[in-house]
Amino acid sequence: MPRPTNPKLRRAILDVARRVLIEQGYPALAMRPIAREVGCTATSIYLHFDSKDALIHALIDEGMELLGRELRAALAAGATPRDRLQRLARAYLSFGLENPEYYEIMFMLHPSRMERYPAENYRRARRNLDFFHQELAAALGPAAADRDLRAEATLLWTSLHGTVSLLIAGRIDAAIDRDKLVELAVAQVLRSLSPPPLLPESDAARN
Amino acid sequence: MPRPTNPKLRRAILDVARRVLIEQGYPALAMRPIAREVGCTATSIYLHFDSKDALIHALIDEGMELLGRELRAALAAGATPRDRLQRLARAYLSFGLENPEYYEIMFMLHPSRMERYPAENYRRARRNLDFFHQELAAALGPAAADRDLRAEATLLWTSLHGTVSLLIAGRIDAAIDRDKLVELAVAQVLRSLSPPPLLPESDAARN
DNA sequence: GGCGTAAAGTTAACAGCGTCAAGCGACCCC
DNA sequence: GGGGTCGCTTGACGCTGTTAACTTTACGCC
Repeated sequence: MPRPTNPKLRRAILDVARRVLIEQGYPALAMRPIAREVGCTATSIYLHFDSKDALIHALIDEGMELLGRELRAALAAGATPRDRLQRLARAYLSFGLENPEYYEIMFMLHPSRMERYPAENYRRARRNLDFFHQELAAALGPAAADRDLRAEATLLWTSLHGTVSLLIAGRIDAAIDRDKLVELAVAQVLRSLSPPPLLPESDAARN
Repeated sequence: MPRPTNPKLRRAILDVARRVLIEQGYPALAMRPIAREVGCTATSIYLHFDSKDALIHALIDEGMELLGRELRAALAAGATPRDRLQRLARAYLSFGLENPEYYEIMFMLHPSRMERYPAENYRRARRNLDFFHQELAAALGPAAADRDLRAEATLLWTSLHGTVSLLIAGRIDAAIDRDKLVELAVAQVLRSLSPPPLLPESDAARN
């Protein structure tokens, strides 16, 4: 909610907040330290942002746009749908690993922190996902007839997210090579193009 | 660090903490409310746990054991390695979706909260992953010769984690059917059994 | 030029957080 | 029965996000 108020201070707050986030991480993102560095008081921030969450949401929006730019660049560099899909996956993973602080507030924050995130921003953010859907559809062509590509594209995203988030969180066994895992994740995305997904019914039928 | 102190209060604290976590979620997990419900003061908790983190770690350990039990049950019910792998995936997803609060503190907590998590517990917790490795190896047999199954098993885990965590966080488009996504995630695990992973080199070579 | 008004920012406070040092009361042991 | 220790409480510190009330600044207008 951009009030009709001094926009210069708003910018300054956002700039400092971004720097604090990137340099010191999310837990260091507190109102008083930000205010101190901006050169105003903590309560002044509330003249420009409804709450701390609103400030974080502004940072999330920045991150979403940055991600969108990188995905679009990957898309533009690809020759075939299949190539583009591979580049999308790689770009998504790179974005997360190179901007872990952004990635964290964008996708790893506790739900309660996101409850107030405006629905419209949410919808816009999710549009980044459409790239996956779109290229998946293009790559599969008519072979996609009886497949739910929206769900499959979502699965591609959630799988990539799992890899990124656990790597960022430092929860992957140190013996596992990071690059190798990334390559496997990319390969897994391409694997989704192969024939119809294997049906587990023969196993499931066993009950 | 289980001090040689009144173990009854320790139990009571842990029981209340678990209930608060499950009923009110992680953000409600605060020292004073827990103490109030236990019938002691907040500082008393420090006689039994080094810190709030240590208390959370104890809950994480409980969750890890619960997960381990369910994975073992899935393993026992499976007829073939392939069937077991499918059941493992399904059990993992179910555990997360049915115990979102446990899952959150186990795998979705901010890294800084986990820094103090004892290395030994960490190692023990990761053993749950070995089930995936083990069944992947069994299912692939000699075909796995030139594949890094440790990394591949890790990828299966991270992919499942991505799906679980984003579902828990409520970040999946409402138009996507939850069960369908889960089925796709299970199918994706089984897909990792198909021939050698598709090589993206033909695309990558394009640079 | 001085006044009135509205905006912009400050001070002080509230309730809650995790945590720590000191103190109190009951029990055991010599 | 006096000393010591265990189990717990009291009170406090510094931090958090946030609000209400106050002060300062800026600007239009007569």
